[in-house]
Amino acid sequence: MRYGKGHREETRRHIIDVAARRFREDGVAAAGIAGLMADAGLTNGAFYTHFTSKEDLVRQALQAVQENTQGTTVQALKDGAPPEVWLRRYLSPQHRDNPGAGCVAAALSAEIARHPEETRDIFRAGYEKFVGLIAATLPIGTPAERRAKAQALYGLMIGTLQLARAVGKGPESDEILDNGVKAGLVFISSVPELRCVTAP
Amino acid sequence: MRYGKGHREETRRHIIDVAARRFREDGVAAAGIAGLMADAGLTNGAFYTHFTSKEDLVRQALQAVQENTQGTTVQALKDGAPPEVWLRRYLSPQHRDNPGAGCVAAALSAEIARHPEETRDIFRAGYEKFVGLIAATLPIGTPAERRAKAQALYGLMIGTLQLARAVGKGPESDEILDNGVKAGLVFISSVPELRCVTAP
DNA sequence: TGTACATCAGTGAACGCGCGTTCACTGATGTAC
DNA sequence: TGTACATCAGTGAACGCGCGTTCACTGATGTAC
Repeated sequence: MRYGKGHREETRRHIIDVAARRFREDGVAAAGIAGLMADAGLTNGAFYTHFTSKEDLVRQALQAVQENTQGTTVQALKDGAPPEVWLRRYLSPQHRDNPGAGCVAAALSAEIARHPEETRDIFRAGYEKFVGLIAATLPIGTPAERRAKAQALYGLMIGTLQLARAVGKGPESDEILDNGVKAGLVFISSVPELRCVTAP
Repeated sequence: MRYGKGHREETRRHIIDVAARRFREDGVAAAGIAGLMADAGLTNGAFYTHFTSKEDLVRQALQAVQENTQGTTVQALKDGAPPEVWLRRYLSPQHRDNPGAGCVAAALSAEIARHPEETRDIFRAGYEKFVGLIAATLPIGTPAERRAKAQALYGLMIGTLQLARAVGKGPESDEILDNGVKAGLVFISSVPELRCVTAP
């Protein structure tokens, strides 16, 4: 059958959407092409009319997720919301329980670290973008200090979310998220010069 | 052939050692049984005289890693070393570049979150143990405050190490590690009550 | 002390299965005449 | 206006491969007599 103008591009985007979700839910390695295509309402053969390889899809999916402002955390950062808001959104039970629509770094950073450099380059670009967004909303410090703080905050965020996910739903997991938020807020408003020497 | 007393147990431990390293280096899914057994100097058939399934090995390997005091960070924590020491060791280029001998949470937490509950239970026990060790070396705060701080610190540690690994070797990666250490030290010596309201 | 048998960790081929990838084919629509 | 052909997104079977798992077999040593 012949399809209307723009149909091809629409299909490509749909496959990428499905893949971006499944990759984050199940991991890249565990999400097979036949399964992804079936989820997208197509058969496996059509895959290679849109992508040159699975790794090509991984890269396009990474890029798409990082370009979109889909995440509520990113939305809050762009709106200039205070740290309480975007930290809470990021370290929320909703985010923990819906990795498929969540942060790609929290879901896939360990796996991406084992992918080829070209793939990691795309991840790095997204990392820089997010760190920049965080740095821009920090209340105190020089640009360099804010950037350094933002890097550490991002680490705190993805690590805390992962621990909460690995521990699973429940009071302890919620506690991990809460403590992450509190720690982030304390750290954001801290002034390095005030730091006292470690106790005896 | 017939083997000496204790040989069987020695072989089992050797397979677990090999698996614990390969799982952390390549991920659980990417480390196949035939490959693991070859690395251990055996053939695939012998695997099932030691383990009931791959998941059984995953659990035994997790447990073994978490019981051992092999890691230099854990050693420092047990020796009561100050935060500067064990934070630096954890967030070091050496740890970043040798995931096979490093923290299992930093290497596998996202993957373990997708494993059966019985496997996650073992991970959780290791998590509790490590949080307890961190809490015990914190200089200030009530036990509850120290535990909360330790949870957030652990999140900061694994998240930062993962970001440094995903970004790859290089100045930017080293910067991420450094900022993680600094953030950890600032947070450790922070007193929540001192926290000022977020700036205008 | 010498022989026959039991033990059992390890071997290596085979099982069905799903993976990423290839390719000859389909068929509805657009275009040419 | 009607017919013949070109286009091309999508189909579905097939490829070799490695996966986790099973199993009949091996063979050096321990034990029984």
